Amino acid sequence: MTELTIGELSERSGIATSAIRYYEDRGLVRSRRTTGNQRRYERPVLRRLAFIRTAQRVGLSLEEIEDALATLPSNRTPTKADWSRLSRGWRPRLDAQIAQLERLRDTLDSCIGCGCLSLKRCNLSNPGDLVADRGPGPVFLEGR
Amino acid sequence: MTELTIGELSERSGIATSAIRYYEDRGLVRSRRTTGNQRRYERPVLRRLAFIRTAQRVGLSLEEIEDALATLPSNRTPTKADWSRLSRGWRPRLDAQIAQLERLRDTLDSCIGCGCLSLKRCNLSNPGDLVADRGPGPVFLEGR
DNA sequence: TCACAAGTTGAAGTCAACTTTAAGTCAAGG
DNA sequence: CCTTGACTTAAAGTTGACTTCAACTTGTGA
Repeated sequence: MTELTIGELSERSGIATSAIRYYEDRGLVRSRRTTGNQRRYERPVLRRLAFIRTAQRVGLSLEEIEDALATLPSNRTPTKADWSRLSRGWRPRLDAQIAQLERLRDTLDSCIGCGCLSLKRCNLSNPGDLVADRGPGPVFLEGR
Repeated sequence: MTELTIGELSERSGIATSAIRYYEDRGLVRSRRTTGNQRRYERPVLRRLAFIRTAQRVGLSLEEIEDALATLPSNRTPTKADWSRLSRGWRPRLDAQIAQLERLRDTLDSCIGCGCLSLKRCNLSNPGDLVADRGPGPVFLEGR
């Protein structure tokens, strides 16, 4: 019972077997194979999956997660300090996301009154819609 | 100059012509055609596009935006009050998003110390990882 | 031993929201 | 009139993170 089949790992992590295989194809997790070519996972893989899932919730792509995991020591099982180091970097990212949403909310608050939906019109009472001087991309209510 | 070509509309809204055509295919905006089969847009379409872009930033899908736009009066150009009514509903949604991120951040804060990445282990000092009793889906650090 | 759940593979499908491409047609300034 | 940039279409491609499929092989409880 020290090793887990992909089904057991799936049940314990809440991640579909197809997703686990996909992660393995991408090199995010590893397994050994039985003589019959089935995957067997060591228990630390559970924590690795937890890391992946949580990182995704923070908004990281699998590619970024891959990079982060690559900085873990390869000669030993990662310690709590290792995981802690990695997840510490998420804090500013979360803060930034929150700040951006708050900006949007506040701008919206001041815009809803007039229903104009346009920062420039709102703030400058700009007659005639003179927008889009600055490059491509969304123009209205932009964060920066 | 009272009507806009798709290129002018694109420049003024900051939305690519291909995206505008796509919106039109989906029924989000409308145009009349010249004798030569080119699109011509009335100016209120600009506000409609602003609405779409902003709604997207709030996290609505085009389908939801479609539904919202469908509640606008069809017999007249929407007023500021109309737009105001629609965007008012975004506030709770934004608040919920912000709250969720804040929960994640705070949970993370208390978890980073131990590097365990698992709510259940953290809070209950649960020996052996007894997780995933509850259905499918992500289990770690889940908001609710 | 043998049925059958659980595992294996590569390839193709899915979803959303577009973008790109190809092969044209239209409009406007010189 | 003619060039050239802007426009037209349908269809296919893109991205990320998977899921589904088909056809097959393993592992296990009765």
